[in-house]
Amino acid sequence: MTDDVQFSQTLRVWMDAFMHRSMSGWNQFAKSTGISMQQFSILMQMHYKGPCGLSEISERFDITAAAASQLVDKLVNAGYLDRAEDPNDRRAKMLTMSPAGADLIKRGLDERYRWMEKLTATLSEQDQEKIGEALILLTRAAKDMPR
Amino acid sequence: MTDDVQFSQTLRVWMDAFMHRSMSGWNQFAKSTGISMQQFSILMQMHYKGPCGLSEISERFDITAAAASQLVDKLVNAGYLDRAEDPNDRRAKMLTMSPAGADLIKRGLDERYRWMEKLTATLSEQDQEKIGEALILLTRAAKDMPR
DNA sequence: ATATATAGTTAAGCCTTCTTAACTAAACAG
DNA sequence: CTGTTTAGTTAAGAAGGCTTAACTATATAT
Repeated sequence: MTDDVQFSQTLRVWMDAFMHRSMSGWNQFAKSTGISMQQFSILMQMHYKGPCGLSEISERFDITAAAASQLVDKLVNAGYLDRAEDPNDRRAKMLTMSPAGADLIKRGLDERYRWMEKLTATLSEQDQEKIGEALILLTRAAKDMPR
Repeated sequence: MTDDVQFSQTLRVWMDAFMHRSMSGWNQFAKSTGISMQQFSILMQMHYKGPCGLSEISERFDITAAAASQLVDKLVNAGYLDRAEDPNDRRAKMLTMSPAGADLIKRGLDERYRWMEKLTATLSEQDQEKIGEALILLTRAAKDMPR
């Protein structure tokens, strides 16, 4: 039992450290692109989940359809999203990331990954192996988790 | 070299998975409290770095002193921060978290930690030990990193 | 003592986000 | 065919966050 607690504690410390660092870089990047954080979140979400309709946006971010429509509108106008009619349902729109949008996200992710690579460089071969194995376990466990 | 790349890749996958999950819970919590994300960030930052003056806020978030003053004002009015005169420099203010603010942050962190504990429960004793060691290495490396 | 720099506040104005409400158009159910 | 539900848009208005500019008060340098 006490082992469980200790492990949780380790998870927390690590999570705090990483989240904190990652987040600030995140905000900075979003700011540097001129895009708002909300708009950036929509692009990120599209990056991970692929094309979707407007209704998905409003559901996932828990905002009204009107709000989603307006946000998407800005992203379309900025050239980061493409908005087309869904051929299966002509009421619906099919939102997809434009090349410019994909590029923006890629740059954001690269920036986020950069410090991880620096971190990697400070670790010995053995530590990398050890940590690599552990992270694979951890990632798998997280993905399998109900929610 | 190829080992380096593979390790980086593992780091990325894991980072994506965790950030994604953690972030959505984060936004949800901030929303549920009625407080804005920016205001919440200030509280979080105070939680980690302790009391500070207004100027620190404006530096850390890269906003003008005016903006910082207005944000802090809202937090003070909401009862989450205390604003007192700095006895050493009567121009300056000393911002500290109020009990209500500390409680808010605590609840936010607890929420974030909850799924980590669930995740812990799905791991075997051996895996926990393995991952625990790895995370300690990783956290140390991250803390030692120049920036 | 005087001038300048620093810490913070306040007000006006702009932009973003969000909501409600009224609307169009397509899909679907009887 | 008709009525209803679903997908999305548009407009008006509230609220938040940010900036610049003008201001007060304290500290510091000469």
